[in-house]
Amino acid sequence: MSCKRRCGAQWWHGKVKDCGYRITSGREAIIEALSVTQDHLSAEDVYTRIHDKYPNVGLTTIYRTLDMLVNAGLVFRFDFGDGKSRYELTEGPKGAHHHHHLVCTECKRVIDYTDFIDDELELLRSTEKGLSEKYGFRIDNHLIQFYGTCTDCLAK
Amino acid sequence: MSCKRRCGAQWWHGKVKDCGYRITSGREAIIEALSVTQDHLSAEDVYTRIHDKYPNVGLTTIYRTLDMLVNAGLVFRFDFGDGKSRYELTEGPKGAHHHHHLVCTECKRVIDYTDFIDDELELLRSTEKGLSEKYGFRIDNHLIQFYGTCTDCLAK
DNA sequence: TCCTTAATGGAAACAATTTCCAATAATAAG
DNA sequence: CTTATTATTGGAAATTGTTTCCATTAAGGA
Repeated sequence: MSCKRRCGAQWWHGKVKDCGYRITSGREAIIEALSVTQDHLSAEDVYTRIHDKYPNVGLTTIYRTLDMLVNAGLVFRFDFGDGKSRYELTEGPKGAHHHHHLVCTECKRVIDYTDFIDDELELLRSTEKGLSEKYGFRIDNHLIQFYGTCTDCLAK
Repeated sequence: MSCKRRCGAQWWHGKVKDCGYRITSGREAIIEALSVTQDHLSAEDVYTRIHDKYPNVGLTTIYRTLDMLVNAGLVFRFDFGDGKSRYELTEGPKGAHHHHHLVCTECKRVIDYTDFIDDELELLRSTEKGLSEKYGFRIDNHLIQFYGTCTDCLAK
């Protein structure tokens, strides 16, 4: 039985197919895990979260799939300085929910913020345009993070 | 003979001492390596560059020292997605030379740009203020990177 | 339903970084 | 200057996130 039969069509199937990738139940599971959380999951986090329901999806597949999803533009990879990559969907079933990050350098806690995002995005757009013209880059993405110490760590 | 005698006082000695760290010739060498280049050095790059002149500085010391310098605020650690950390002085002997990065996701080439930096910094300052008030963070730093494909990789 | 080929899991390899520990050297104290 | 204290050190070994290998499985077009 094909995976499509089993799972039903999903919002992301088109994008994955357009890039020439197949739809599999492992990929289903991984995207599902990313879409039901606000957390910033590492590859191993994903593994842990799907392992009960999909015990036959190995860690290797998770790494491979996350790479693939980053390539396909469905997932963004972040580095918050704790030695492992963290992944987030670039958009959910309901569309984009754009945010940037505030990272505590003590406890590595990450806060997603959307405040001021409109001003930021506007500036980014114009900067992007200027940069791509000047340097001949095709710009697909940006990263903004603020680093500091969170309330809890300041209290210590 | 103390290191200070051997090396003479340097612009960064105060900061390092204020944090309770000692001045050693290894640290001298590492900061020297970072300050004479525009490149984004990895720990191993630093090792390679100082090894002729300081054959007795080991890779372990480099990792430790870079960590220490990041803590002391003299060095910033970057991740450009090639699997190793890269380091830059936050300021040189002549003071800050603030820039942001344009990263090619194909070849991992990194361009430092300073265009539009004033507008960016102004927006960042006000965002920083807003965020630190709202979330109770003390913000010490920020990161802005643009990702895309460079001219050379586009040509292929 | 069959066929081609992408996708898979698990073990092993890999690479960046960290840990351990005895030896060394920077600085404070005398 | 000399001595005592203690941070720093190099190198080997351990660790850990990630990738590679390869024989097996399964997706999806025909």
